[in-house]
Amino acid sequence: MATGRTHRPATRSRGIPEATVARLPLYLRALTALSERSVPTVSSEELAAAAGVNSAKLRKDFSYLGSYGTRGVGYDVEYLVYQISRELGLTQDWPVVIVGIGNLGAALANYGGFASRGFRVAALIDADPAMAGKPVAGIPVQHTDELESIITGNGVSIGVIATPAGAAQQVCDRLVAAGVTSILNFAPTVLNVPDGVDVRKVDLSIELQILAFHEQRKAGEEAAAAAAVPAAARKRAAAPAAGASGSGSAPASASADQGPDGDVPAVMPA
Amino acid sequence: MATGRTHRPATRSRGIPEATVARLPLYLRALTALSERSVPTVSSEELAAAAGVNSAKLRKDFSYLGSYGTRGVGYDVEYLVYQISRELGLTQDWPVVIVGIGNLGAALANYGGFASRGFRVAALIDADPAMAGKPVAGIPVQHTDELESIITGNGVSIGVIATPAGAAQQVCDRLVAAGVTSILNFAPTVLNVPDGVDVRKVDLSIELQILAFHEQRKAGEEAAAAAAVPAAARKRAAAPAAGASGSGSAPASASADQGPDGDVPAVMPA
DNA sequence: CCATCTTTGTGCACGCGTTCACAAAGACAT
DNA sequence: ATGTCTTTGTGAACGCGTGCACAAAGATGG
Repeated sequence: MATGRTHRPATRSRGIPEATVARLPLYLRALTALSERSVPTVSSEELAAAAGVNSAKLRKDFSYLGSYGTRGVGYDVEYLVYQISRELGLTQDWPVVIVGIGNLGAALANYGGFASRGFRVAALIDADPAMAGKPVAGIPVQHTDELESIITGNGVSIGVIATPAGAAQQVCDRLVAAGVTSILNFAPTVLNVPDGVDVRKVDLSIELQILAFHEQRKAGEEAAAAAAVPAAARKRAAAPAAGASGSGSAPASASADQGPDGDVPAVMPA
Repeated sequence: MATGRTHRPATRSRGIPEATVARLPLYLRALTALSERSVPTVSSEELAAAAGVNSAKLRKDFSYLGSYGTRGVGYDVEYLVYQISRELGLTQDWPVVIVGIGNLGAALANYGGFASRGFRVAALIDADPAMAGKPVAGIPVQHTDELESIITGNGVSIGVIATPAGAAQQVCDRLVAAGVTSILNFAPTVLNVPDGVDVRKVDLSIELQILAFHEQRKAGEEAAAAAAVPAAARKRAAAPAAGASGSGSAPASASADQGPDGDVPAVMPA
């Protein structure tokens, strides 16, 4: 997974727990696959396996939506697809704008999953005048100057930020001022938004660092296990030097080995 | 925020809560920015504001790492940068492979944040023979046939999957069999992995759906408020039709308005 | 050397989310 | 119609994460 939310989503929406909401898309995807295979019904056990969750959790999640199952049989696939789609608001059209058409922004614009499920790319926006008019994924890029008119003119309420970190907050402010109330942020920055605006962030760098943490821990345990059984069959492990006990010495001079940058995002709008 | 983990990361790593681990990269980013501005020390209050979290939470997080602060003063920036980097395993080099060089894969390869912080793109892999040899971000793409030799030859333990959903599980299996123990998955699929392998997923489609849910709820509340005060100043809201009470009628025929696809990812390896 | 002031580190309570385990509900066979 | 068998829906317990509030620690000034 990627990240977490900022500024909790106001009140406890309609009594549906946030954790449940986050899993609904997962169920929906699994159900859609079943639907395409014309499977009429599915048990909580089967569906849970397909979605990669616990069956009890799945049943409890569904119980928040209502009693849509039939005991002894399971859930009607088509019916459940409809109910979840409706609950998630996928039965209506959601125009979306993408700001920052660099490598990542262009990849997002080409993303097939965007068009499906009710999301429609209403416009692509970039600060680089040279980009203006150039079509990306069949949609002409528009200049940042038009941001406000695009938002209000199309009734856009969801914005995607794929700009460099430095421009993200400014873009965010303009989006919010123009009426956007939900933002998906790909820039490696913490966005400050007023109450009532939801922000979700996707941060590649953070995900990798979390993986690195666990990876290091595994290597450390492996080394510890190897230490216990002297000449064990070791695989790789360059120089974990994990043996160093808890505290140990600590050089006050650090950050000398990592790049000088400051988490530049995957885009290049200017 | 993007997604969540699959198969919890084994044991409770060294006593550091998972939630804390997920925030360490955030702190590190804020600290790095302070370091570049040559700020010597920072209080929990200031740093918490920069990272967008509660100061008490931040102090508790740091307490898991040890007592690195000075009461009445705050935390030494450089020292903390070093400690967190070390804890996250960022003081060593992590070779990474990216599998699936489509739009998204190419964008990831060009991502600056990769190279910094100890992550190094060791290889780009794609199933399309026509891609073989073509340089992307200065690195020649290699064919899937070489996957195993690349993994073992470079001692890669972290893999990034940016293939279409259909190919993800197969690629995942091969990565794991070759020795990869951490996977960052961009394909919209649930990956099944053996114990000991960490998987984190980044799913654009899920994030958007979660935003849509909250967006719809806001529109519903707005409509409810507007209903209470008859002719209120309504902004947009196309046809939320939120009024429909709880249960209400439920058409058994659904999924007629959304695209026929099944969440195609942003790549095109073949 | 003592007093004051700032800021950390943490004990404690609360709430959310997860999981177990089981009773109730309904399908299906006889 | 009755019994059996499957599967849902949920009550209850547990554990993790969060935030409050404060005591302890140390800097700073007199």
